[in-house]
Amino acid sequence: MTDKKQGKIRIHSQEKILLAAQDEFISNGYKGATVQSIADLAGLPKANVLYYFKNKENIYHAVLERTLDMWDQGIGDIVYEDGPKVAIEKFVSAKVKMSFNHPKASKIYAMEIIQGAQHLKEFARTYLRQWVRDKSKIFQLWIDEGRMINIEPINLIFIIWSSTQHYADFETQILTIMNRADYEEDDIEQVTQFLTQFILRGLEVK
Amino acid sequence: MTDKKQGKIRIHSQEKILLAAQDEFISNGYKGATVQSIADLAGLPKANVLYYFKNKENIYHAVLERTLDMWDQGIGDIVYEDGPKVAIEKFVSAKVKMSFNHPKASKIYAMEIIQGAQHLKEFARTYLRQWVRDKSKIFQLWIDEGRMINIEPINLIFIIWSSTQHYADFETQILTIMNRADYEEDDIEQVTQFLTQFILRGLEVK
DNA sequence: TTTTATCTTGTTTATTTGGTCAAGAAATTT
DNA sequence: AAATTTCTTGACCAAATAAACAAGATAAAA
Repeated sequence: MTDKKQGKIRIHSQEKILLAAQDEFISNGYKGATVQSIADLAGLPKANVLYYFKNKENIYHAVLERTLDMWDQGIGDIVYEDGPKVAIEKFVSAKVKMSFNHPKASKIYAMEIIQGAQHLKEFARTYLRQWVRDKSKIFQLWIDEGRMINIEPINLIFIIWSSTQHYADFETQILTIMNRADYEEDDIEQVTQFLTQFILRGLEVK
Repeated sequence: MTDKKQGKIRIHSQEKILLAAQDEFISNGYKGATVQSIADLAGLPKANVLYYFKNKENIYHAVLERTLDMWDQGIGDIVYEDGPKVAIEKFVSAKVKMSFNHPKASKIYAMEIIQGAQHLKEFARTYLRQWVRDKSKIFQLWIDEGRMINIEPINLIFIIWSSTQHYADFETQILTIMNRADYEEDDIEQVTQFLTQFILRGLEVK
């Protein structure tokens, strides 16, 4: 945005708008979302929403930016010193927490990718690609040291991403199948346990 | 649709429309999709598209129906007689093939779920829930017989769904990260190998 | 050939939508 | 308190859109 001074009201309104926009973009996609609908969800007149963000694309960019920030923080890190067991425990645990606590961020991200990543090709091409490279190297080291079985590190990364994010993106389906209305506190722990155990078993050197 | 006689032209046009619609719905979501755009992609006048399908929702329903049919066929089946090893080999293999050969179907489905499954709540509530129940029972039998480790069958189902579908839904991201333009024939085999091996290791009774 | 059913398409209509504008209210600064 | 900036909002507009319509072309059936 800009260097305008940011009063309390401004921040509060912007916050309301971004939260509303997130819901609207998830429900209807970028093109299907309407500024009017975002305004209604935020409880503000449309003209006021456009005062803060000027146009629909700006709103979307702001929502995406937040999403990527979240990806970035919540990700936990994979460091060589931890060794494969602890590193994967930490990583899976962080990703599962993310999925259960911020499913909307995950959904926005997933929709972007499915629709062709028009708005964040750059993020994938630079940041993400480098991240995968770095972590693959660490996994490869552990493999060379005989501390985990010999697999393509990238396959491991994908299976962790997919299996953890699934609980956010497919929330609706999972809850329907399990005939439940919402996730519960316990679920985070249960899923984390299962996934870490399962993945670690798959990596064990016999 | 109806009991009108279906000539060659009719079927051919319908086919073109549905393929175009699939692309349009993936790119822009249900609400963002326009009949005009579908018509353009199909190379037909808009009025002609509406002659065949009457309105946008009908087009979408037809696309979804095809998607579910595909889910249904391509799924391979899990039968008790196969035992865990063969059953999971078959199932994972079928799902991976699906993901690589029909990524668009997977994407449409994923978007529907992410957006709240408005149009296929019924499918999930009935068909899918029953499917999960049936297969869970089979897994539980194998567990009781000591042929695989003791886990919640539903967790296993979710990890297989997510890890296989990932290659379809996140195609764009995966290709970008790997700096490639398209998947190749080999990839299907490679991914199938990895996932079956990995999952079977995770299930092994030591 | 005649008749009927199917298909094609340009035109029109009513509604929705993104975005602007102007006029004023509220807060902040001088 | 005066001046200035920030915020709020109803009214407005041009473009896009879903859908209906009408009139004709083509193919199929009689």
